[in-house]
Parts: sequence; C-alpha cells; structure tokens
Amino acid sequence: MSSYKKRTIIVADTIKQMVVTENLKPGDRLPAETDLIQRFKMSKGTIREATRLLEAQGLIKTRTGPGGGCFVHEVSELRTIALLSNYFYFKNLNISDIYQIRKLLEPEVAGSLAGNLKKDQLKILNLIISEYQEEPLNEEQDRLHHESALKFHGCLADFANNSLLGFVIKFMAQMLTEVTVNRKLFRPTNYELWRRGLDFHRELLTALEIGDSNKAKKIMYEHMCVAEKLMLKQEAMVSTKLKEFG
Amino acid sequence: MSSYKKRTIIVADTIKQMVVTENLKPGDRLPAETDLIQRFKMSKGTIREATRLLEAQGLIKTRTGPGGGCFVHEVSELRTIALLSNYFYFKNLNISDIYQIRKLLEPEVAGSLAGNLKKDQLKILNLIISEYQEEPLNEEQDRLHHESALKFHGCLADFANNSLLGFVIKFMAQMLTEVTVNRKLFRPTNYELWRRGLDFHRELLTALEIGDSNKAKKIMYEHMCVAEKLMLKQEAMVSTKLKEFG
DNA sequence: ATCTATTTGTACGTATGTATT
DNA sequence: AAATACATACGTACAAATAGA
Repeated sequence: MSSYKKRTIIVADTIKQMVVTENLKPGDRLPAETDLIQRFKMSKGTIREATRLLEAQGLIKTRTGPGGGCFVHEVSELRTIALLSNYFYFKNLNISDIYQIRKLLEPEVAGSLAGNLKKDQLKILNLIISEYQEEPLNEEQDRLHHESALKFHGCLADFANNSLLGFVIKFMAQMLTEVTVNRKLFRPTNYELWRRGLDFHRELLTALEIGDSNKAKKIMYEHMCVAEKLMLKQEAMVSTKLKEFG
Repeated sequence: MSSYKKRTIIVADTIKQMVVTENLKPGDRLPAETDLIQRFKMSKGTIREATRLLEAQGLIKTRTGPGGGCFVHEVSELRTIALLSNYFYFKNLNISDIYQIRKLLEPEVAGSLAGNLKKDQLKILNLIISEYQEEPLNEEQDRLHHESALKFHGCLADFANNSLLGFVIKFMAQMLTEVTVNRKLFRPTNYELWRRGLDFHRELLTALEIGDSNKAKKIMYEHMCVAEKLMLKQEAMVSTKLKEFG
C-alpha cells in the first residue's frame, strides 16, 4: 500500500520520459549502460533489467560493441499484433464478431481507394491475386490461398492513408486466421469460399481501377457478407462433425 | 547464423507452449520456480528472467508465499491498450484518422444496444453523464469532463456483446485523449464541445431507453461529426496561436 | 585479415526484502 | 510468530558482437 517503486521501474520510466521530453526519434541514442549505472548509482544488473523491460516492449534496441548502446526504436507492427493476439487468446472470439467490424471498415477503405491507386500499387494487387487464382487441390493449398487472400486485404489497408484504419483491418485479418486455424475450419476444403472470394477481388480491382468509389464499396460489402455466411456454414459443419465423431 | 536460443527464451517458450498444449486457463497453476530450476537445470536467476519476460507480456502472474507460484493470467485490457499506444507513438495520428473510424463503429454499437440495455446499465450511464453535466469552470474541469465523456463511450462499448468491437472503440477513445493531450488541445476551454456533447449523450440515452435503434445510430453519427468538426476547429486555432506566439 | 578495445549480454551466487499462510 | 516461496538487488565472471587499428 505504499507509493514505493521498484528501482528497475524508476529507471525504465525515466528513460521513457527522456524520449518524450527531449522529443527523441527512432534511431536516436540513449545514455550508455555505464552512464546509467553512474547516474542512478545502481548495479549493472538493475540497469539491464530496466533496458530489458523497454526492449521487451519494443521501445528501444541495444547494440553491442564500440559505438553501441541503447537506441530509441519504433515498435513494429508485427510485434504489436502479436501482443494484441495474446489479449484475445482467452476471449473466444467468433466469426460474427470479426465480420461485424470488417463489414464496416473494409468497404470504407475500398471506397476511399477507388481512383487513387497508382499503377504500381494496382500491379502489386494483381500479383497477389495471381497467388490464388488456381483452384486449390488440397487442404494445404487451400490454406495458403486463404492466407494470400487475406494479404490482399492487408495490402489494401496499407495503401489507405489512415494508418490507424489500416492497422485495425490488418488485425482483423490476423484474428480471422487465428480463429480458423484454432477451430480447424480448413477441412473440408472450402471451394465456394475460394471461388467467390476470387471473383469479388477481381471485380473490386476493376472498380478501384476505374475509380468507381460506390461500386468498390458495394462489392466489398457484399464480399464480406458472403464470406461471413460461408465461414459460418463451415463452422457449423465442423462442429456437427465434432459432435458425431469427436 | 545459428538456431541458438537464449536459455531464458527457451524456458519462456516452453512455458507458453505448455499453456496452449495443456489448454490451461487463467488461474491455472504452472510449475513452481524450484521445479523449473530442477527441470531445466538452470539457475534461479535464469528462470526468473523467463517468468519475468512472460509477466511483462501479462501472460502469467506470480504470487509469493506458501501455495504461491506462477499462474496463467489473462492479459488486461489496460495493459494491452498501453502497448498499442506505444506502437502509435511515432505514427502522428490526426483527429480525422480517429474520427473516420469512430464515425463507422460508434453508431453501430449505439444501434445494437437500443432496447437491449438493462435498468442497472442505464443507471450507470446516467451516473456517468452526471459527472459532466455542470458547466466546466476552468481548464482542469474541462479536461475531467472530457475524460468522463469518453468514459461514457467506453461504457457503451463494454455493454456491446462484441468484445472485439468494444475494445477497438475504447482504444479509439484512448488515442483521442492522447492526441488532445499531446497537442494541448484543451486551451482555451472548448465550451461548445462540452455543451453539444452533453446534449447528444442525453438524447442518445433516451433513444437507447425507448429502443429506437435507427434514432440511436443517427444521433451517435451526428455526435461524431459535430465532435470532429469542433476538435478540428480547436486544432486549427491552437496551431495558429503557436505560429503567432510560439 | 587479425587483433584489440569497447560495449552490451548471459549466467551464477548470494544477501536481504516482502507477502502469504 | 514462523515457515514458505517469490522479489529485488548487487557483484562478479565470462561470452558475444563490433568498430577500428
């Protein structure tokens, strides 16, 4: 019940504050380990605990050797999504939860991108589509197709000007992957999901190219509705199977 | 270039895997420190580094004393939002980015809650509104009002059945707070933002109570639009001031 | 290209503190 | 009050990485 703070926390907080008050940017140098030892009058171990804590959060990076030390670091998207996944691990998300959000956000992005994509961006999207244009012949291929299709959505999100919106969309895709993998929703192969998804993506790309914002929005919305329906069907089928044979 | 892994990481990963493969739930016990020391044949310090790593991620909790030890722990929402904030620290979000998402998600939640709130839930919402029903007399009060108003939105999000949607909305509110605080958007006091926000919240509560889903949705959407406009105005004013006097 | 100095990283052992039964 | 089990912190020794001579 005291306001006592552990020494490692004091050091970590001080370094964090330093970044804010001195307006440090990624790549900027922080005091060396030996400096901190002297400044705080603490042992090497204690100081290292502090930097390790910040490193675990992805806020700093340390390098060994001459000219090495602690540097401000931008937290990576991958690590952030991983940490978010931990939070939702026990939350038992279901398909509909995810699609409720996707149905709202994905059409918005599609609409905002219509007519605003550069040639090389369209090229990239086409390239991604080509990764899943062939009919999947087995479960493994189906899974890979599914992953690539989600990459298509992630790519659209990256092209959006709103990094916050882009992040949320990519996170939704990640959660969807985790849910499908956890519940083994890839057996049997979902031919219809692949086939209709591919069609939607192609249509969407055309609408984006000609700059028809409303059409792009509409296609994406329908795409989300159909995908949700098919995944729910798959889910129902899998759970029936589990009841029968599990 | 080797697949060498630090001993602490090996221990941490092994424990993580244990949670997944044994399908452990929050509160379940993990091996005690002394057990792990024997099992891995490592020093106490090394083992502690591993558990500390997992604790930093919020995945486990350790308790001292007899019967103490490591326990599986559900990552807290607060901590998760804090980690997410780190990610966006260098991303330079702006008001419009945040409101683009709020305008899509908040009305959806409002609509879904109409007619579905229990009496005690309505009571809680009323109580929160009472926290900012008096006119703010100074900057500090204005800031507190603003915080309480965001709590109102967070509470609605909690009442939604979709925990994912609720989380995203609460995160948006948090980002909004950080942006306003960082850019010192609280001076001068934004009387209009408070006044109109209060009115919208009251109207919304009525719509939720009588179960008019469409009206609730519409009110919330308008609320978002007005709030965005007022905050952008405030932002423009602040930046003008900075140019003149900064 | 090798050696050297520098700077962080890992691990151990130990002493003492704190929380819980 | 005592026993238990984790928490914090220190100091030390050696390992690994790296820049520069």
